[in-house]
Amino acid sequence: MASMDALSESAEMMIKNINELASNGERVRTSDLSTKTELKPATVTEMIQRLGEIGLVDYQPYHGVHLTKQGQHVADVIEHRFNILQRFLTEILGVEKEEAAEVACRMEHILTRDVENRLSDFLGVDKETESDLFCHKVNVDSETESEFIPLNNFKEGKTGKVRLILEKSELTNTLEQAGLSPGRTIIVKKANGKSYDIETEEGSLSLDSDLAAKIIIQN
Amino acid sequence: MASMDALSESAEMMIKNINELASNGERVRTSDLSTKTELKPATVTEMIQRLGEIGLVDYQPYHGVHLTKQGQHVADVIEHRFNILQRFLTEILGVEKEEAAEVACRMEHILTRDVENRLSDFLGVDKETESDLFCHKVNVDSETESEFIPLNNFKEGKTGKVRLILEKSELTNTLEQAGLSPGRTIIVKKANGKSYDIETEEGSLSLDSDLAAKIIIQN
DNA sequence: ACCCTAATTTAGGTGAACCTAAAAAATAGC
DNA sequence: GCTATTTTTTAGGTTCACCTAAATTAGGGT
Repeated sequence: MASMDALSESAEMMIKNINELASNGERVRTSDLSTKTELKPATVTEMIQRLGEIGLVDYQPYHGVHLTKQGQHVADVIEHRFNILQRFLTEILGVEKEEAAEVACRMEHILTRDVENRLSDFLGVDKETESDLFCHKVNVDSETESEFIPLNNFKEGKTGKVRLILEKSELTNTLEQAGLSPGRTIIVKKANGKSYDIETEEGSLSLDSDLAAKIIIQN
Repeated sequence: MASMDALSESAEMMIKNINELASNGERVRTSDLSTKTELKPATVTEMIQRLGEIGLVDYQPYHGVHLTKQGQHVADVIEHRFNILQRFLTEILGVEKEEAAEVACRMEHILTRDVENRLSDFLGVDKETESDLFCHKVNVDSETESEFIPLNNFKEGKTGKVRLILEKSELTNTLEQAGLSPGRTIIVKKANGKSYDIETEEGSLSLDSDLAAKIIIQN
C-alpha cells in the first residue's frame, strides 16, 4: 500500500517519464526509461521496484511497468504543474522555451497546491482546460475569494478594481490619466479577445490585448 | 580551493543560515546553526567542514565559522533570489507570507540567472537596488523600444499599431468599424495638423486633430 | 527445441545527507 | 587552577540515488 509521504524529486521524475513513454497504453520497458532519464538500467530497475512497493506502478520483473491509478494521478499533477510553470516562464517572463522547460522541470516538484492554483488563475486557466480530466472539480476551496486576473482574461460585463499595472510606460501613464489606474474601479463593456472596451470612473476607452495583459484586475 | 560545482540545496541552505546568524560580524557557532537548521550538531559539523574544504567558509574546529568572500557572494545571491521569489508569490499571486517563504526557500536554489533577472524586471526592481552590488546590469535585451504617440503627433507616412482609444463615443465606434481599433495596424498617409488621412486594414479614412489626439499609436 | 544475444536484474560499491552515541575540547564555577 | 558542565567533534550507522560488473531471463532464429 502507498504511503503518501511526499515523493522525492527523482521518484516524481521517474513517474513523469513513465507516463510520457506510455502514450500508447503499453507497458514501459526498463531500457526505454534508461534512455529517457539518462540513468543506468540498474538504477531504473531499483527505482521502479520502490515505486511498485508503494503502489504507484505495477511492476512485473522483466516485463516493464505501467502506472496505477494512484501513479497516474501523480503524473497528471506533475504534468499540470509543469505546464503552468512553463507558461508562466515563457509567456509572462519571456524565458526561452528550452530554459523554461529545464527550470519548470525542477520547480514542478516544489509547487504547493495553493501556489499552483494561484498561478493557474493568474494565467487565466479557468476556461475549461479540457486536458485535466483528473482534476475532478472538487475545488472545495474556491471560496468567494476574489482573484487577480489580467484584464485580457476578464469576462465581459464584469466589474473589477485595478490592482497592478505591469511594464509601466508612457502608454500606461496615459491610461492612468484616463481612469485606469491602481485602486480605481472599472467595468469591462466588451471583450472579444482582440480589443477591450472599458468604462472607468473618468470615461470610456478601448485597448488591445497586449496592453490588457499588463493590467491586473481584482474581481 | 572552491570548485564552482553548483552547490546542493543543503549546502546553500547552510550558507544562507550562516549568513543570517552572522549579522553581528561574529563567528557563528555550531550549536546555533544546529538550532536554526533543526539539524543535529554532528550534521552541522560535517557540513561546515565540507564547506570549509571548498573555500566557502572559514572553519576552525571548536571555534565556529564565518563566510569567506566567496561564501558571502553565494549568500547574497540566494538572499536576492529568495526576496524576489517571495515578492512575486505574495505581491503578484497573493500567497500568504508564511507559505510564500517556504516555497521561495525551496525555489531559490533552482532559479537560473536568466529567470532571476527576468523576474526582477517583472517586479520592477531595476531601479537601482542598492543592496545588489554584485548584480552587474547585464540586461543586453532592451530592444529598440517603440514609443506610444497620439495619432495627431504621428508623422506622415509612418506605420503603427493602435493601442489605445480614449474617451469612447459613437464616433470612436464608427472609427473602429473602419479598421481603426486597438490591435490593428494603420498607415498615416497625410498629416497637416488639421486633418489626418489614415489607411487601415479595412480602407481609408480621415479625421480631425481632436479625435486624432485620443488615439494612441505604437510605432 | 536450443542456443545466442539483448534486456534485465542482482550484487555490491560510492557519496551525500542525515542520525545516535561516545570521545574530546572549551568554558565556567569555585 | 582544577573540575564539572556544556559544546563540539569523531566514529560509525542508515537511506537514497546513483554507479559497475556479473548473473539471469526472455525471445528470436534456425
